[in-house]
Amino acid sequence: MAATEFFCVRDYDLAATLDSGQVFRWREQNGSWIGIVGKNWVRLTQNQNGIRAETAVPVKSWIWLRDYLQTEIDWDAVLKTFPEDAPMRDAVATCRGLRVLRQDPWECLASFILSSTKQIVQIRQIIALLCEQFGDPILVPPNESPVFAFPTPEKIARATETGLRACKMGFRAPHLLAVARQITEEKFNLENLRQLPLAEARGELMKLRGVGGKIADCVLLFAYGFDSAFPVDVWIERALQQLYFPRRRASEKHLRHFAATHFGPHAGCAQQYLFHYIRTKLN
DNA sequence: CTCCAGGCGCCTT
DNA sequence: AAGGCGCATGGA
Repeated sequence: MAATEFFCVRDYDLAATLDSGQVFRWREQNGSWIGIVGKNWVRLTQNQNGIRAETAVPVKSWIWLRDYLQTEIDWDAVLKTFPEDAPMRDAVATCRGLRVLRQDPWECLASFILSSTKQIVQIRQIIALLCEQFGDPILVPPNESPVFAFPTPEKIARATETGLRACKMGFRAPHLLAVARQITEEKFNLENLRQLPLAEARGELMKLRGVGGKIADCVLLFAYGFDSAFPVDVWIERALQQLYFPRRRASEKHLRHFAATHFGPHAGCAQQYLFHYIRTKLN
């Protein structure tokens, strides 16, 4: 193995985090998790004291992985900001250690453009096909399965809609293609969003074809670290309705306002707990 | 078979 | 502003 590192961290449930629908490329193998972060093949293994990381090639610095895993965050302090109501308490008690990762904006944006009205298993499938078809091969350790980088915007921009549809993404193909071309032609800059306030960054993302409020919120939360961004999908809408407004029917607009005022400065993290809770534990 | 999925865009009221 | 509908594809 070319390089290993150990991240000492508490309150971290690696399995729940990598399997919670914020990322789509990790697979579990013999108690470890194999995935791709940037251009690196990575194997992660959790024990009592933290997370061991292995790469296929030597690495000079581990900042990229520390940033991705967000191991430096005082997670207990984040949990303390959640509202103390019954649904939130149950969700935290059940999923304690669930974290929010810090992803690459392009991969996150493209992934969630492909996510609309798809089940998570299918999103994984589409992205796997996309990476096989258009991603550069990545060096892996001996005897490990081949893997591919997430395709760059340039690579997608040069594809055809037919080629993308071959990855089973259906009507999402023209959306992904249009966005990749806008980025490649420098008509849209993902890096510029970092310095904008949340509302403005959200507005910018929503100018993109195939990107509405929900997908924008996912990208803001999972890639840019806007912790108050609160994606409302069908699961969360149902959860909020059942858990917080069981008597009366609340409109989507009302639910969004409730979410923005009720869950605090790390509302997006709270959202991830509710999402994982209802999706895995209440069914 | 039907229903629905980490939605969005566009068209009606 | 709010609600309805079509869209590709494939689990359940």
